[in-house]
Amino acid sequence: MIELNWLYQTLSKHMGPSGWWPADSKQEIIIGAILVQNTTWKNADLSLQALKNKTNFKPEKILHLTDQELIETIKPSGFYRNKSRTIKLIYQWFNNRDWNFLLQNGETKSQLRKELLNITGIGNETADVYLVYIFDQVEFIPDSYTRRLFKKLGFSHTNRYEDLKCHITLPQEFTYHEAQDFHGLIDEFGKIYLKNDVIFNNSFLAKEIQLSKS
DNA sequence: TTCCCGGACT
DNA sequence: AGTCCAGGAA
Repeated sequence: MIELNWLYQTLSKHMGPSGWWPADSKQEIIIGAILVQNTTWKNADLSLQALKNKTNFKPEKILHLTDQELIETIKPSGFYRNKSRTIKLIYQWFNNRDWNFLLQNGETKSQLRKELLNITGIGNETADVYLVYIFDQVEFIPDSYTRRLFKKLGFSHTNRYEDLKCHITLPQEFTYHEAQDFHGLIDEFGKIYLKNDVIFNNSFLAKEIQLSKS
């Protein structure tokens, strides 16, 4: 079976640091992670830049937008009714925490995750993205690209998000920087090489796997 | 399972 | 016209 350390090193060797999540601020990541739900990054970025121009992601500006204004601004990325509501909710939630991106007074990582999941519009994947890229925690993010890749690598339980998450733990020695980079590398790999079997079978990763078996 | 939703690509 | 895309809720 493929070792996660080997997978990370191999992806890193061939693609270099992923530089994920690309953003100028954590506020931009918070909003971007909502806007990109079930859409392409291209469309999410249209909404993200429009909202940045209008508010620079400042809490007082975002929270004072009317629902109609917010909806009009983020329209290109779709699901604008749901996403505009979630943006308001998550900004209120971070306001209550004083925009402190740390675990507070003895709260555990899993308590924080549950609290995030209680916010309408924040599901498994977005909660884990926040843990890794906002709160600097070490978490595995088995999104659709990750599950497709792991299926090809011979892992089981790859059909559903929580299913794979239960069966995979990142190596103990992983830092949060590596957890961030690992997820970024997998998604960059997925965009390029998981389009179909032929492309994957000709990828550097498929070749490295063959080499490692011989 | 179905609905939420726009844009790019086929 | 049909499909896909860094999902989530009911």
